[in-house]
Amino acid sequence: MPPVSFRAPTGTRDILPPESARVIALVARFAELCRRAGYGLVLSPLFEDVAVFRRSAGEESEVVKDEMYEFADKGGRALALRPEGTASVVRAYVQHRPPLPWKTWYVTPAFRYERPQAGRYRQHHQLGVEVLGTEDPDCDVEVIALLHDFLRALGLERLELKINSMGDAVCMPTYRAALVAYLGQHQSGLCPEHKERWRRNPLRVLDCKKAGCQQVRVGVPRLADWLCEPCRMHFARVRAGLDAIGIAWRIDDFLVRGFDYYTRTTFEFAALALDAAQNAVGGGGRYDGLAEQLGGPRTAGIGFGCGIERVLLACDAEGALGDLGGAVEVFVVDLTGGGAARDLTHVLRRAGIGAERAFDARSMKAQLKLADRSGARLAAIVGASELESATVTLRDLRADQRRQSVVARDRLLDEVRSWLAVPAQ
RNA sequence: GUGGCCGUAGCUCAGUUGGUUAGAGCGCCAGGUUGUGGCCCUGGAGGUCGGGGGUUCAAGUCCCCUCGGUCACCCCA
Repeated sequence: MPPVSFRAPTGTRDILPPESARVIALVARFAELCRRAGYGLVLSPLFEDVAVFRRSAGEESEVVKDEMYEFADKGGRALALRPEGTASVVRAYVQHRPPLPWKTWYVTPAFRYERPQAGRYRQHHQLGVEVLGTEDPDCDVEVIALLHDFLRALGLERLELKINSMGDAVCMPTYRAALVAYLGQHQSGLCPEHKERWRRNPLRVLDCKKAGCQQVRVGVPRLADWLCEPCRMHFARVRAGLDAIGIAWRIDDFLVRGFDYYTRTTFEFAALALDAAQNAVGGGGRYDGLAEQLGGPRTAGIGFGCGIERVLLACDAEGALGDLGGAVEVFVVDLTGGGAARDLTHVLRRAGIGAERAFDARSMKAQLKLADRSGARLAAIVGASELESATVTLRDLRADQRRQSVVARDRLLDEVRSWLAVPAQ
């Protein structure tokens, strides 16, 4: 075979050590926050009947129109890789009908066929929560707070929370009609793309950045003025709740998120430290009609998705989530062929102490070099004399001056523990 | 899908108006120290110059195509 060099497909990437350790740390923190708040993990298939995503995100959404990884399996079923997390969880809710409220979290890859750029991948990773079965505004507050506290717990500080309300099945259609009427009067001013599209997807015009649409937007009807009384009350209680627990927010009238299922509360956290175009690290909202759309009973719901890659970029920009300290405690240096390293690393690891070694019977110099780079605090050296006298030379690799002593091999665990108890000097 | 910029060693990059055998730093391996890492010194391994075609006596260098990367539009995490 000729030498063909393969690469990860366009828009995907490998996450290798040590970066992967940050992913573990981040997911672990999220899991802990979810546990504290009473959320349980949902693992669902990475692919679904393509209709699950079509019906939830909406036929007119960009994601469904031309970003889905669709395929037919050998049985001819029309499937798609998940482009976002919510649809699968709601489908699982409809299928299993758990007791309400159902508070869940997930971590998953998500796939969208887009042109990659800074902070945007064809496969990226999201963690998030979904709560089914309550429209209590305190639940909106709880969900937003969970995302907020998660980002803060990682050390991110330069965050902005944008919120909005999309109304419900009563007031949204009324607003939409008013918006269409307005856009109809001003269609000549719209940007070229929205001149075509404004009738089918009028809300998109609201967050269009092109000059034409921006100008048309100046006198546009505002959703806030069209909310029905229950929606206005709901939104007011969400804001009051955020105030009560000290989470700052800013209303963004034009926060129109990309999936059609949103009702009432929508929100998004922007990482201000990111100067890249893609600075939304997490966002979500309420979707009180979605379960019904997927064939279930009418059930309120709310959730968010949070992009792991973007959160990591934001952490880099703010110098957060560094120094994860994944190093082992002891590096066993074996000059007798490797048997002692095999035995001692096993003893140490069984006792809960991280232990590394070199393979292939390298020279002492090479082994100590590896020991140094491994970040281990101690080297445990076994040469011919130690082997003969059943001892080990323990050496402090962090001490500026050479500090080492010979200890009995059967006292190794005690000695290692007492050395580790004293900080390096 | 559209546009800008960029492809030379594992990584970051030099490489003159086209001109012998393509270099450096870092990293890796070995030695200097026959049992002591970090600092230093010496040596070594490692390259289809992204790929293909063309111009030329001669192409890493010029032209065309293509693939890939990157950033932006769009959209979103």
